[in-house]
Amino acid sequence: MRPTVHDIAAAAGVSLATVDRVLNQRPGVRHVTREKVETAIRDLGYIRDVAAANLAKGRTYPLVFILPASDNSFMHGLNAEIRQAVLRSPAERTDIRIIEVPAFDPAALVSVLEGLSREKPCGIAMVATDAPEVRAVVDRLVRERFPIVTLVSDLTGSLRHHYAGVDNIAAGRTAARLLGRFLGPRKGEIAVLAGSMLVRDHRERLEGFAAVMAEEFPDLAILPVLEGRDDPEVAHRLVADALGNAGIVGIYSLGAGNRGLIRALKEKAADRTLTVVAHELTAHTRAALIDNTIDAILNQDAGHEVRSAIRILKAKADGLAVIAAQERIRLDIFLKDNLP
Amino acid sequence: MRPTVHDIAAAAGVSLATVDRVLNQRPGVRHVTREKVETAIRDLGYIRDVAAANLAKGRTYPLVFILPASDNSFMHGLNAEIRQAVLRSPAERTDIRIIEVPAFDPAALVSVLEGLSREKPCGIAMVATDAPEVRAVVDRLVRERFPIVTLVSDLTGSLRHHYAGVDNIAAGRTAARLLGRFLGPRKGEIAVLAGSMLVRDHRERLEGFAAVMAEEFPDLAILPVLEGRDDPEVAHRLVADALGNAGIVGIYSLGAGNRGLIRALKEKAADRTLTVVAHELTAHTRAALIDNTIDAILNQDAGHEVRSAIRILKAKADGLAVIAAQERIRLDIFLKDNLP
DNA sequence: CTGTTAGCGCGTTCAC
DNA sequence: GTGAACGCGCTAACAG
Repeated sequence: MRPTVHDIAAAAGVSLATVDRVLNQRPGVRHVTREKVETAIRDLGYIRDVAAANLAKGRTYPLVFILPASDNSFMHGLNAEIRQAVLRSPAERTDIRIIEVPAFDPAALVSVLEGLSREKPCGIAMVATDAPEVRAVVDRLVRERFPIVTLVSDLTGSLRHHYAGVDNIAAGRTAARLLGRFLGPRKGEIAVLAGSMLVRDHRERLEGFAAVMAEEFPDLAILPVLEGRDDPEVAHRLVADALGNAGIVGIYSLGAGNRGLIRALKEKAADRTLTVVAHELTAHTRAALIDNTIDAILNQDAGHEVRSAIRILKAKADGLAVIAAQERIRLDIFLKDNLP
Repeated sequence: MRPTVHDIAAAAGVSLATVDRVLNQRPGVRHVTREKVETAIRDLGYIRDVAAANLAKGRTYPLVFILPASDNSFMHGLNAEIRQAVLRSPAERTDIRIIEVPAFDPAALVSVLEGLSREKPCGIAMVATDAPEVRAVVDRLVRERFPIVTLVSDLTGSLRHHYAGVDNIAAGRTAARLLGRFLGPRKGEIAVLAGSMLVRDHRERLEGFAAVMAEEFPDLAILPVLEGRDDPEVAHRLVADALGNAGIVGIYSLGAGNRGLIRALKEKAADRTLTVVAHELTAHTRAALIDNTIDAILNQDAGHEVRSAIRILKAKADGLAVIAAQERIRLDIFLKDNLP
């Protein structure tokens, strides 16, 4: 049987209450007493039973998820995954609230975050907009001991505890190698469709993509980036225009709004053999992969990201460790053969 | 506050003990009383607090993992992941035992399984050897209410509750498409290195591989399979011999023993541009991917498989549901750019 | 500063 | 058949 609070109380010659105070770092214990208890804990190899503690406390974990109010399949999917987590709340003792903020709007994000410091959630998960003001509030909240994880898009250089998302530079590099290898000896131009160069994850994907292209596929030239604002209509127009260029042999779509891309491809390039790599598996991209309009899809598993964020925030709230390998968000590569 | 046993006892006008008898399907309750309690449970939307129940019972989950005693990196890794899980046992209330059996030996596996029915573990995870005798014992154990999941290699047609592993047909198909697309317009022959055609996962990979090759890459011909018995020495010899054939343009290694493959490639094909796809990310395959000896690695995450098996066995033991998406074992595709 | 005591939600003796 | 009472490991009043 593993040791309990009773055992260490007996070993240290104190009462349960004192042991509890030491365990929970509460004040009101003399230095000597505290040390006695701490040695007893170490000697007996005591491990606290978190489940029992939570039962006694009636503890729940109030968590907040902050998402951009973007109207694209990926964000809808992310939202749905969080709502799934809400359904599991009773079993997981979580109490999850979703807050939507205007996309690409640092000021809005900042004001939401500031409001949060009053209502004391025990953890915050946020899709970060990469701006100095945001970094500043996040750092302040972390100093005030709020656990914060960034979701999908990171806030580099901030004090956030963790980033639950894929390595976007690696994603861009991978896209470049797939495109380059699939094209083989063909020479030509590559169009890149992004959402906005103001978002960190898109910038990083482009950076990785351009690096590998330059290093390893000098026969392929990258055209100026098309910014589709993650909007299917805008994307459609931009891609349809670009396809007027007969030298294009491949396309890398590193953001959302792929619905527009796919429509443009079917209208303007049905007779051409373009090689296309896109991000995010949705109903649209899946269908396009199956009918050979798209050649490969890079994906991040939104469900995994949400579950991971929750596990990490809970662990942080309890001061516990996580299984690092379990929290690594993989870059999924889908060809038409390994679709889920 | 969600309802507790007290609430439903009050609602049904009975005592706690009676509620408990109903909840745990124990005898000694009149039909009418049972019904009263059951309606109260449904009306109040009662959900049992598993953590509290486990606390009261002092419950632990005795689990058994049965593995082949194979001396290759993948099995070593799988073993290590289980030992990691053993370290987490106190927190997860598990009590895990690893049993090694001779590889490819149905009789040994059967006798271990039969021994298990005496010691009553609350769940069994096993790397299955695909044989009728094994299927028979597994089915018997399942009927005796032992939760059983297959790990890495499945036992199709048996009553096992779940398979924690990748879809090997999809893996083979994916390998074929990668090889075919990477080779582009090149024509030639493809060598296939397997462990043994007696193991189900290897057969399935080959099946998927051959199917896509035939359908979509008619210019590439598959040579007769080389059976390396997952042994680096044997693999080395076979591949070195095969490379005498100048028509070979690609290699698919669908089993273990890649150390030998890699050595043969460096010795005999340093000057040739072969395209190589292999399975399982290990120290050796990782290095070979980085130095361009291998072009892509297909991988299954052993840590995920082990954690998933544990979650599923625990859930089955408690009669609870799992998050299906979380338990799907992905086929990881690694290029040199997205290595973990 | 420290100890006593009464729960948290559930399972399990025992009597009745 | 049914119920009262106690304990699981831990926390939180409230005394002292």
